[in-house]
Amino acid sequence: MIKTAHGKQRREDSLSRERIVEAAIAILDSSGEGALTFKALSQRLETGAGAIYWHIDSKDDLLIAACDAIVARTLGGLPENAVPDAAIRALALHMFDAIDAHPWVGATLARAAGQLPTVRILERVGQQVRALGVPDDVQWAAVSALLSYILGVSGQNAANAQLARERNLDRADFLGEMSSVWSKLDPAGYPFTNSMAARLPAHDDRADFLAGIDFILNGIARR
Amino acid sequence: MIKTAHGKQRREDSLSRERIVEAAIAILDSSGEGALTFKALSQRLETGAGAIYWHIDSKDDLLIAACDAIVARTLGGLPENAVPDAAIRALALHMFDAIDAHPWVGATLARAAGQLPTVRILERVGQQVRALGVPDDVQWAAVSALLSYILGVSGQNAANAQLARERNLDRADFLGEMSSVWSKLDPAGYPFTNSMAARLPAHDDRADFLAGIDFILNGIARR
DNA sequence: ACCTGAACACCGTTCAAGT
DNA sequence: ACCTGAACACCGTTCAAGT
Repeated sequence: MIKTAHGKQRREDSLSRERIVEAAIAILDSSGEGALTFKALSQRLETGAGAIYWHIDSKDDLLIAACDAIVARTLGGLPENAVPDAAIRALALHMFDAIDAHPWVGATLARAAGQLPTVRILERVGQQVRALGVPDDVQWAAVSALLSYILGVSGQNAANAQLARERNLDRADFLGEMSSVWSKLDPAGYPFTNSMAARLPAHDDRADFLAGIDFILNGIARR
Repeated sequence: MIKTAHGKQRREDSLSRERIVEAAIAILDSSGEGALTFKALSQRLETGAGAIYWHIDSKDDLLIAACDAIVARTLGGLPENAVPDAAIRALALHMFDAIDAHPWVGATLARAAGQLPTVRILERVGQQVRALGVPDDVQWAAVSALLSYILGVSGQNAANAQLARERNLDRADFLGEMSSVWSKLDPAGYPFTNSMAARLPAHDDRADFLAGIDFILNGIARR
């Protein structure tokens, strides 16, 4: 499986793009985005920083590769032949859960426009939108609306998780703090935000996310 | 207007949070996110790096303040009393255009969950959704769907602009390159992306964005 | 072909010292 | 209260030199 360009078998523990990506994922998952440095990476891989550059182009390249690995796995774990409507919902929920488990994926995805991981999602959504019978001339609009929504929620969740991590708060404490900030906003200028503050800590991100998917699917159907 | 804590008038050209934010916006607009450093900032303001820290907490603080200034201006320029439906579309388009003009705003917004600039948008959207007559129990879902979508598109546009800038390409060249990458993907694995490649360079981001808003608005109405 | 690790050119942030 | 600028503790990336 692991071969050099001239076909020789490598030492079991030699460096490879995959091993680097796996190590990066491990660091990102356990310690967050800020912890992924070439120092931490080369220590974990017991090598020099320069060695890593033989296999990857840059830190951005690595981040996108790590993100892509998670996205590929997530999409791979999807049930194959469902009704298109259900398939889109399942895809969206799988992505939501993956980003919940790996917040850095959300952050990376939100700024990886047109790159491999987003193309994977685009493709899946596109196939299902076609299966839905959406005519040619609105397919792109339908697909990009769904994709933008999914990536938007990804980014927001990642930002929340990142902020919570920085302040060493769990989700409940973090939403509690945000709720208290919102409730202190001037009610004249922020009536809506103000009135929503109390509901913030109890709300179900996942259910809200799915509700948004349903709005879009309904909107596409109604077109 | 500009006073010290003990009420004395400051020199006209003395430092202030606003002057720093304006300088940051100027740098971000003319040279992009990567160009905003404390070195560039203190050179432009003819001061030391440390002086800036008297007025701002951190680079993140500054970035969010700069973003908020643009968002506040953008929302301020909105026509006041339109039909809720039209008001939401106008708000969305104004935001789209602002992010198109200041791509760094898109990037900052996408990771500023719950912070002042996103709350401003949340509030505006919330007020219009209420005016739309959406019942209490779905207001939050409706508002957060619209907000997530707007922020998602923001992030994607910012990412595109950033990538194009890095490679010194204009929009047309950039989309052309992306289109050619997409068209070279394996047609067996990526039939949808493949077939959309040709349409990519000619498509209208702004129209697609608005189509997405309409899907969501239709979906909310149909609920 | 692949790896080493020192060197380079940066960063954001802090802080003793000034006014 | 506000500003200075040197110092600190990092970064990602490169590259001559090794195997």
